[in-house]
Amino acid sequence: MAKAMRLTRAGEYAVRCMLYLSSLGLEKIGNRKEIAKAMDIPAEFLGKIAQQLARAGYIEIVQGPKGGFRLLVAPQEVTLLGVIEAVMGEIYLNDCLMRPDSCYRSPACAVNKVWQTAQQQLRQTLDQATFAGLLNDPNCFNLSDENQDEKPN
Amino acid sequence: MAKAMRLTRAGEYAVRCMLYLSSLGLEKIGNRKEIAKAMDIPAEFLGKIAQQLARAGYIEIVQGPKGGFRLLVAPQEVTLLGVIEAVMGEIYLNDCLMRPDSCYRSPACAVNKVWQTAQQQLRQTLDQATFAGLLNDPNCFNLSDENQDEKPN
DNA sequence: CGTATATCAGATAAATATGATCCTATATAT
DNA sequence: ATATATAGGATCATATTTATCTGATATACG
Repeated sequence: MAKAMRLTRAGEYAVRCMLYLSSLGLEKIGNRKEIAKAMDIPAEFLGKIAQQLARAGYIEIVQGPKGGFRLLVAPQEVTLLGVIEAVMGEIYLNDCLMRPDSCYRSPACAVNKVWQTAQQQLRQTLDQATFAGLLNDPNCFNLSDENQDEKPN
Repeated sequence: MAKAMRLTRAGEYAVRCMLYLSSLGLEKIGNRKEIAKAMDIPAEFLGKIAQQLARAGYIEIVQGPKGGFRLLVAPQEVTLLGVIEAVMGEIYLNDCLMRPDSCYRSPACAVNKVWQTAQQQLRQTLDQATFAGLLNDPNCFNLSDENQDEKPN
């Protein structure tokens, strides 16, 4: 019991990756292993996640030597909701919100209405958090803390 | 992709079961198969769910002929949140909220704070919905619609 | 009492979803 | 040309959720 209704690892990793790229700005390319190491993401898995972020238009993927990922959208324009849904698909808190006919009661159901409200609130809250805003908090993205001395590669 | 962050079937069934029992009031016993049929819940699975609702103190389970489940708490006192968490455990929208040390950034992380807000909102919304309130909506619990003529047992 | 009914509680099985990795192909810097 | 670095499809591994099976227990009723 008890791991449902939670952000997936993929979602979490996508956010971390975007945090990193946001800190680099629109110019610099971050390479996969560097990002994986800095943000504690399995490097291979990050590849997959990057593909989804690229499909959603958030980043560009550059192949070859000096390749990696580059941010395409200004951090002010990127929200937690967008990134998470790019990786997980649109958030639906309940089946009956995703497929209203999955329950014959849905359209007029009071429970359904509660979920509608809850879901709308959640998406709104996540949509109000931009990556520019998140980076503003000096405590959020302290790469230096863990990675500087851990292994000075 | 895309079934995460959603209420589990178990959670949904628990809500349905409690809706049914709430409509019966504190006196009447609802038997398992009757509830399962009326509310579209796999009868065996409902057994398991009832056990969890019983452990949480919401219902009493009566064995033997004429056995079944009886509501122990007035519908005004029962909330969606309570029922759902009785079955799924406390809701945590992100790993870092459940185990803050799962991410070294957690305590001071701006992302973490957004999730905190989101989670608190969600739980509050679900906590404000009592079963008495849900039953007040005449459209929510129309047993009659589907089950009256389907099989007049 | 004894019997049939109805759920218990633990265990197990089946289905699904998520997380991670492997391998060949492709693109690009030098 | 060659070495580097990611793409993309396939596959493997794990975790979680859903469902079911089984022997035990409780109770209504004749």
